[in-house]
Amino acid sequence: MISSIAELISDRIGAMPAGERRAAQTLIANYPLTGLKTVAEFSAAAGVSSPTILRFVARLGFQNYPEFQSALQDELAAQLQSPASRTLDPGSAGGAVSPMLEATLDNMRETFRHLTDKQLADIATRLAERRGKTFLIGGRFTDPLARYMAAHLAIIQPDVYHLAGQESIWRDRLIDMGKRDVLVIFDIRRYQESLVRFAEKAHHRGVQIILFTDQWLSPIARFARHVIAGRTAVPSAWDSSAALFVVAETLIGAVTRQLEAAGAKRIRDLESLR
Amino acid sequence: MISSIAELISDRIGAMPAGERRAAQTLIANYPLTGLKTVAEFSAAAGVSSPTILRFVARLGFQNYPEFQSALQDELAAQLQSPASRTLDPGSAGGAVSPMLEATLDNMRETFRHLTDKQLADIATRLAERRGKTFLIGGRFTDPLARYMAAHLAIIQPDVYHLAGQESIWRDRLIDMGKRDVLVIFDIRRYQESLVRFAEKAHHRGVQIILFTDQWLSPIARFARHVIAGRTAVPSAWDSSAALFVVAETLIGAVTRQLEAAGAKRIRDLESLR
DNA sequence: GGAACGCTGTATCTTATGTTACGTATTTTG
DNA sequence: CAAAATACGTAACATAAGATACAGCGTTCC
Repeated sequence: MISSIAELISDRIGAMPAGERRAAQTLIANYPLTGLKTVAEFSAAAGVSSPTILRFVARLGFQNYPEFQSALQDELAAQLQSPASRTLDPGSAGGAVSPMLEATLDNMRETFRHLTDKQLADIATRLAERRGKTFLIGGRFTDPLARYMAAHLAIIQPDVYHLAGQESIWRDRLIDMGKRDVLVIFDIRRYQESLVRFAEKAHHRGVQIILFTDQWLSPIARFARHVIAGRTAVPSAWDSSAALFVVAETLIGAVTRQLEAAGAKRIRDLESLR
Repeated sequence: MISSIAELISDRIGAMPAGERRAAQTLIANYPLTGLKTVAEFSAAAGVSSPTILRFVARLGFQNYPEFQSALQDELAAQLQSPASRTLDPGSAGGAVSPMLEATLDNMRETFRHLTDKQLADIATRLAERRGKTFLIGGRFTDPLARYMAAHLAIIQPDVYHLAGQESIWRDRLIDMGKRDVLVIFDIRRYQESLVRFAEKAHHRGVQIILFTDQWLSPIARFARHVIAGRTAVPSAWDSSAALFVVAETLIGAVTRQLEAAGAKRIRDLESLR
């Protein structure tokens, strides 16, 4: 079974004429980067002419060069998104637990790899400055995340509201929202139409939207000021929201720290209670 | 110091107009793949027009699109050659993100190290056999976890109830509970007195209790048939429920798999809907 | 040693990609 | 609230990319 293009090449490299073989070797040497460049660059790197490169990719079974490049990109995407599980605890390799845990850990690393301190700090600042109100809402499975975040934020600052219940209920809350307010939305795949509509309306009212979504980006990203894209793929019938959960916790921590640093009276009062 | 294009973007994303910010977010979401595609594909993915993409790369300081792509490719080449640096950029260890993430990942490894496959399988079986009803409840901060689990379990099997609202409300539900039923409780430090009382009463009625708690064990452990102890310590003002969250997801997956294996009609019906 | 075959490169063509100009919409500022 | 500035998209443009035709060369097989 041939899964990668690299395998495909080494499978057929024996049956290639000299020029194409040079192309193949050049590509393998720093795979897959050379293949992502233009035909001209590829040919220059291999020291052959452009048509030879084209004949080479044709021999691999691709209709044209762009198709070949797309295949390479897809492969690269798969590689980048599921980093080789090298953290695997050798002792617990057998059971049904490990794959799930491994995937979840990978998801978190990947999620945070795409997330800079600055991004998080910006969002935290926006949440901490509280010029207006903060609203949180989530989809069918992610609403608990919204609740979790709301439960914490509501303690350290006033005017934090979780939007619950039926659509009509939170739609009516739109009337309270303005450009000084922040709306935190959780929406992962099988994006909810009702949430998208809600986000759009809020956006039109000038509300700043912070979106927690998956890597395929909810349509709400269109309206969002900040987008956090978490990885959700795990070996299960369900998607995993764990990565988003951790981001949420991180943000809660960051907001708390900022408010502490700002010397908010509420925080001092809170500490005396703890 | 700015070394990668991703950093460059998150550094300037704040000073970008909406359209370009969407482009930036789309690129970051699955970095750097979108940037390697054509302008047309990039713009389609971001939901903006081609010129916006070009303005975006111009704002990053590139003369033209090909130059931008070359930079991405160079970066990718460097990354691919030293796979070690892909896990987590050691350079960014100074920020506020890493310690939090590191601690969370450690928590999960620790939590699962003390959790055997058999334990999880037993609990999953208990949840899947559904001789009776399943109730879920949580504390102030952990109630969202109960909701999250309930949202999933309620789909794959009937008679799943999340106990919400005021204490008096769920106390009255005790009357519905018997020895065939299961009660899943989430309770971490600053254990809630009301939850303990509730657990005790349920226990006396013969209800089997599955407890999610922290490593110091809620007093409810006294009455619990199964106890899952997750690590909660992170460098933050708050405890982290992330490890428990992942255990919950793992359990959800395990229960789903067991029901599938048992050929439950509900699951087949569900699959036809997906 | 000659002829046939196949591989390779040059030059040309076509396509679609990146680029730019301009009008409209939106936001910001006084 | 008005006016200026900025941002955005449509459409036309130029260019560079991939594809193709053809001729030269080397190789191989009678």
